[in-house]
Amino acid sequence: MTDTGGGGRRRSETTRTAILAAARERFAADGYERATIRAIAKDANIDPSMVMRYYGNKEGLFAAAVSVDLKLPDLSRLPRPEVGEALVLHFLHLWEENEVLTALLRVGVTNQAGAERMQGIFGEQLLPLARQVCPDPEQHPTRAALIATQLLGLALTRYVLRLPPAVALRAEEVVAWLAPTVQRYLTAPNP
Amino acid sequence: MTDTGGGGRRRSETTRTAILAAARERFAADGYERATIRAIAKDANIDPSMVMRYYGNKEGLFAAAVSVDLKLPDLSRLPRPEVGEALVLHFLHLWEENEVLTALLRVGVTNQAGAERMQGIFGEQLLPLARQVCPDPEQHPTRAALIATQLLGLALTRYVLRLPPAVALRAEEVVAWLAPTVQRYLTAPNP
DNA sequence: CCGGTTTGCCAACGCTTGTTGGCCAACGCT
DNA sequence: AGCGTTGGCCAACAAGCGTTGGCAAACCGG
Repeated sequence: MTDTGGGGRRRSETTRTAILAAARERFAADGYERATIRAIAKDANIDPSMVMRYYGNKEGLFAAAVSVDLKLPDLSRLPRPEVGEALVLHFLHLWEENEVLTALLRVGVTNQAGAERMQGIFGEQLLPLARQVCPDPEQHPTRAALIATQLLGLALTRYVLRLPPAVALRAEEVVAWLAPTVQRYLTAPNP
Repeated sequence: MTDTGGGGRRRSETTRTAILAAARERFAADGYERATIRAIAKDANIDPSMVMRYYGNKEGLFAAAVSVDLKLPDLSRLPRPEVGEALVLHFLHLWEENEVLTALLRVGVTNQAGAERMQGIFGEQLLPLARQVCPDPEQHPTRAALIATQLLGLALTRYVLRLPPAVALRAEEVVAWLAPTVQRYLTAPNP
């Protein structure tokens, strides 16, 4: 088998990543159905058939293009009352620098596979976070879901639907308003 | 079949509404692109061409199928501290009895026209609500947007993405957790 | 310098989509 | 009864989709 080490890197790696970049952009902008392989290929300046060669089919391309690590911070090192603020701020930055999340949300809404992937990400990555803060293990899924409710709602209105007043909010305002909510979902006693 | 009564109403009214019902269901279940006119017509037991005759094109059908009145209650008659709870409860019922809202959300995420309609509905119908409670007119759009953030986030995770722990929550639990949030977005002083 | 592998494009297939126009049957009025 | 209007279906269209297979060129180890 060819090994990429040594003299010169294979050209294919270049276009492989070009395809992925174009795919992420299109999926984020248009959702699964409207993001056509032809359009993605044109953006990457190659032939549509190359996409198939490298990623098998459209689903494979989506799976390869959208792999998300939320990189959630370690909350146990923070003072208890600041965890809400830290989380909201982290998500805000994450979402603005990474169009993958928008793609995932757009696709998750109309596509079953996308929805399941979203479930996986927010289930598995948000859960340990609740584990760090809330003592009762029984409540972890509930609290993670509540946080997802607020954070995904923010992303939905601000980055996908683009409701004007939600877009107009400055980052500090968002944090000021939402941090107490997330803080409460994470640390408040069961009502 | 059911007689529409009177001196014999034109049969067209029957199929017109049958088409709308089928369209709502399909748009809610599949989103805009995957809800095909052919499938909608089959659900309504008529020919696809009839859909075109009655509604012009697919966009026209969507526009006709999805017209939403949130029927928001008059909050000014309620004791101040109960408005949050009333709102969350109202939305919960609204969403569970009316698949139009799911359709609208699904379509709004991938379709520009859908997004604009969503902007219209939540902008125009949530805004007067803030007007009833919050004194400063300058803050009304912001507060309406914040509420949309939380309520749409709930709908997204619970009814569209169907995140298991969000689905598992009982209505009373949802109200108990989310009411204080909405209450705060509505009535708390600007942070 | 040569033969096999890689990289890429082209052309086409089969299918589904929204959309159109023509034809037929039932109805309602006079 | 006769006639226009309406409700409905059928067949077809053009366009766009994901996907496939074959063929030319570039590359690279020997």
